[in-house]
Amino acid sequence: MARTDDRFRVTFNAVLDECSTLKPGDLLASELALAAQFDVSRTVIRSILERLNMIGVVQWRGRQKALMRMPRPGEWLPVSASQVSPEELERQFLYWILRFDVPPGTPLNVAELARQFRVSVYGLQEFLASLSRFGLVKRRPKNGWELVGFTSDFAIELSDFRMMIELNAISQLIALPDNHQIWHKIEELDDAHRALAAAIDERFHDFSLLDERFHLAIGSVTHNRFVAEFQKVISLIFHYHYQWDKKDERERNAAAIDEHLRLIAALKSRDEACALAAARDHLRTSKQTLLSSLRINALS
Amino acid sequence: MARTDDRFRVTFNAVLDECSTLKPGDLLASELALAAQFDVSRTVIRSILERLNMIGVVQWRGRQKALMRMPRPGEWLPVSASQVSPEELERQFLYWILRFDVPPGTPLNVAELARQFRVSVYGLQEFLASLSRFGLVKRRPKNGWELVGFTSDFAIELSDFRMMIELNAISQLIALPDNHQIWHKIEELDDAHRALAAAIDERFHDFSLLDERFHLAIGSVTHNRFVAEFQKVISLIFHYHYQWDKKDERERNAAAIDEHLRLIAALKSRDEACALAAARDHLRTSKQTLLSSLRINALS
DNA sequence: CACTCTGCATTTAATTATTTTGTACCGCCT
DNA sequence: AGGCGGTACAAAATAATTAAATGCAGAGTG
Repeated sequence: MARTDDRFRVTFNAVLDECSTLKPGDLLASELALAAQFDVSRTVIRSILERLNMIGVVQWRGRQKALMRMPRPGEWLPVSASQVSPEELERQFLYWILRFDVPPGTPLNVAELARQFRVSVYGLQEFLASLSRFGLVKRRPKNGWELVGFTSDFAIELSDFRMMIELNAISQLIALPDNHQIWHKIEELDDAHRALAAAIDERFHDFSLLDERFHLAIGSVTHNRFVAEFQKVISLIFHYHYQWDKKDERERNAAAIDEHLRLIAALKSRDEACALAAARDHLRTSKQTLLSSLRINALS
Repeated sequence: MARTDDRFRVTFNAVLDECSTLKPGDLLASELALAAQFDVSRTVIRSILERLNMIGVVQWRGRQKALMRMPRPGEWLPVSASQVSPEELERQFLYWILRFDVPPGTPLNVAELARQFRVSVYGLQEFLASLSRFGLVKRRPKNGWELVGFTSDFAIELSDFRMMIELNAISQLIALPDNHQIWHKIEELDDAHRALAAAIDERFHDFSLLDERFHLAIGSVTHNRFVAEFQKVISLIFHYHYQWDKKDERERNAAAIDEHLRLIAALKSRDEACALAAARDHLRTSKQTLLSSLRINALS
């Protein structure tokens, strides 16, 4: 079999559902109308009608499509497992690299990874090709793919790039008018940080998520597709590292909260120089954390 | 046939060349040695030896590989046309979009484009997937690709991103020690700009290339893979637009040279604030040029 | 006796062939 | 005349196929 007939099966079931709402003798809509309703091509609708005609649910005579009887429970077709979305694949792949600490230079076995991630070889290749723009993987001269991976060089360059993007975002943020919704978000984040700081001993694990929210909020003001694309990857990487690096986690997170609060205060007072300095300090800490967690992982 | 035997053919010819330098009776090196010499796997070497044995150039008995006679001219195998490199593909693709002013939203016919660019459908898909990270193309929900293209939004965001990268590079550049090679490059560029400015009436076409060299030199100090990746695309886009937008070309280029010289002077005097201001002005002009050329193209 | 080379087998990956899906065009019925 | 259905062709995605790479064991050689 070449292509899967997943599309056919899903739509067939949907049409059966539709038939269940009618009563025998009712006429079905035109091919075109059905195609539009279920968002498939007429070809699919026609094969469905053919099948319905064959099993006797519908009598199909030219443009006459009459429902003969209600569909029986066993007539719905089994549908294979749902597809994995590109975002899900990205998440899984980064998770795999980071979690199992796949060393740089590892040759990537496309067929095996495709099985592992439950995607087609084709889909994985496409994904790898897109990742290659970030320099995370590269095509080998003759065959296959190779993981460039989280070398410390990569981490340094990523952090530097992040700093550039984020300082820029902060400069833009400061210039926004007082009635912009970002100030409301920042108030919320301010409260959330204070709440977490107050309960740091019990809830220090929750910081990872708050950190992601905070940086995402700052990044959201730029409205730049290139920035957005990078921030997705960057936040994933930093987020995962925060989660796994358990060394001094409570102290690290407490310190990071203070850094965030300092930045928030500077933002609220519209003091650009002070905000940039605070952000620079925080991102520098963040970079060091990432680097040291790489070193720890490399040794273990 | 599934895979092409291009690799086999190229190596076979290389081995024939090698044989031509020997004389009948000489023994060939071991499979492993040959494989290493021609940088292919032993499998390929073994099929080559098999063929050489068959046509009687070599007598192959176990590990005894004796040259029986010199190869005849007709025995070299024809090799199919050379492959297109990814860089070449990128250049061709952007050229195609920009040159023919392909409108945003155009569905991309993969089969046809692959023919046009002389690459396999597969290779083109891979390339499109990598471009999708830049938001220049996107995958359609069900089938195929769509060109997002150079909308003015895209141009604005690209210019903004470029400004961010380049201002950052300039800040870093200023901080470099006097013995860094960049200062030598800048001296050269300074001279080149003055020479061009002196002969602007005849040579204003040459500016496009000089502009690319200039921005590349500035970008080169960052040593950041993400920056490098973007600069490749950015410089291609701006470069092509400079080439095609013929409106007021002489005046535009003359003005741009002045802007460059102002920036160069600021760099040489290590005046960061002044350099950043000059760069900001220049990049703003550049953005306007890009935008207006889009508008002109859209109308024509 | 150790080391290298070869033969065989397994694994991997690129391309083609095949099947499914999408779309346009043409003719027919209402 | 206008919309609907039939047919035909194009394109996209996967499975199959085949080339190339690699691993391993045993033979041969210095």
